[in-house]
Amino acid sequence: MGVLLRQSFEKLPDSLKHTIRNAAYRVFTDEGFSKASTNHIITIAGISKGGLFYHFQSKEDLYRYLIDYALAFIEKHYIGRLRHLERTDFITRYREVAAIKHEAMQKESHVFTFLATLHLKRPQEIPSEQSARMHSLMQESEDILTKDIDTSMLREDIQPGYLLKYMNYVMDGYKNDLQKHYRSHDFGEEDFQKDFEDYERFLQHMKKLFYK
Amino acid sequence: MGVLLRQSFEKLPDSLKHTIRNAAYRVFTDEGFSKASTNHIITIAGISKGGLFYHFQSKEDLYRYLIDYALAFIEKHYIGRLRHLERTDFITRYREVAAIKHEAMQKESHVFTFLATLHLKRPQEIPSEQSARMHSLMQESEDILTKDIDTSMLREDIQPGYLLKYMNYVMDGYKNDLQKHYRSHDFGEEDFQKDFEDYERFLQHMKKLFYK
DNA sequence: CCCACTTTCGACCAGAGTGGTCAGTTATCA
DNA sequence: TGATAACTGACCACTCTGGTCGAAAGTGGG
Repeated sequence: MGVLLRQSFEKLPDSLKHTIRNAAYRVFTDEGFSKASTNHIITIAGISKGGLFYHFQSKEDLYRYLIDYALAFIEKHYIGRLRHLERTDFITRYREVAAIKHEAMQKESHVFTFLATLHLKRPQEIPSEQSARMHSLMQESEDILTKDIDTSMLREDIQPGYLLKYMNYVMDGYKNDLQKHYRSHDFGEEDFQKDFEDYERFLQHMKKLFYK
Repeated sequence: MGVLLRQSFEKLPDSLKHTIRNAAYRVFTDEGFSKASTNHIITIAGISKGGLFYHFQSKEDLYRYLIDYALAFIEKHYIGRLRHLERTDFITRYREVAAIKHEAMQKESHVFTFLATLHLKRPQEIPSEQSARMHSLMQESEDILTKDIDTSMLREDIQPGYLLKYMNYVMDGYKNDLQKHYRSHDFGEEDFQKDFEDYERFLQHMKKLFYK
């Protein structure tokens, strides 16, 4: 038995697999492993109790599958693509990374939130083999913003290592504010133009602050 | 009845009230209102089931009390003190705010994490009267870093409003990195010297980047 | 059309855990 | 000492849990 069950799951149509995974990701993300309810998952996914346990032998088996899938997905559609980026300046790099992440999140946004909360969990809730793999991927995704960056146009009165850190802080802060804004404010079409202008001005500011 | 019960709670020794509140804060913060277990709370607090319900008429009554207490505490020991700050430059202001927050968190750190998670919750879990009060306090605490700031020494090629935002991003980023560092790394005595030097250098960098 | 096989369903189970009660014990202090 | 306040934990009815299983429905080859 065991893994054999998951083979039946793999045979499902992609859209159904997607639905079930997303339901499970949502519940596990919100409640954590132990408090997450399989009943809750199946109602969100719109399948039956028996259906779920036909494909997965237990709640834990499902959980492990989700971690595996998330890591594989991130590896393939996010981290893997980051490895091929060419040497460039920080702002361009940040923008490229954001674009790749955006693309990946279009496909499976729940994977990212799931891994993000998993990353903060006490280790008890994460099988140890997967934990190591996860942390190394997380590490790699952080390094991408400091490694192989062209620093030749940065101002020279502060060491480039610090400058990159500070730029990263500012861009993250800007990004977070933007997300907060989008979450609260239901945006109309005409806002895009304004947002785009904002962003252009922001990049000009960054150059004034950090470039020669 | 009702509020009368809370009077018996107020008569308890401060240390016991503190213990009970902290236990409850922890559980409600981790699990949210509906999934939080009173059994869990009493085991952490080290009191009996009957004891809890002698002082609070229900789980919801306890929850409302905690929100009230948190808001009153923040009002008195944090926001209230921020109102008396004198006009100064951003870096000094940020440092003053951090110091006041630090003092308040020494007294009741769980209050801050509780309110922070409460702030992100869907409104269903927050009684509406308290919700408004909470959001206005949160707003006020954000405003303190932009209002009545002396901007005369800022560089002049970027409008001060933007500069303040960017400085805020950088300082928050620095603070977060520091917290992450302290959480992972068990620090010895001699690290303090190094950390202090780091911080001084960081402030120099801030002045180079944002001041004239 | 049948048949063998895979997939799906949901009623059902024993057990755990829930918020809350209350008769009884202990602490307090006049 | 006695009256009252403070506290205890066994107990309650109830909900929800992860998981099972016999039956029904789908599927595709012959």
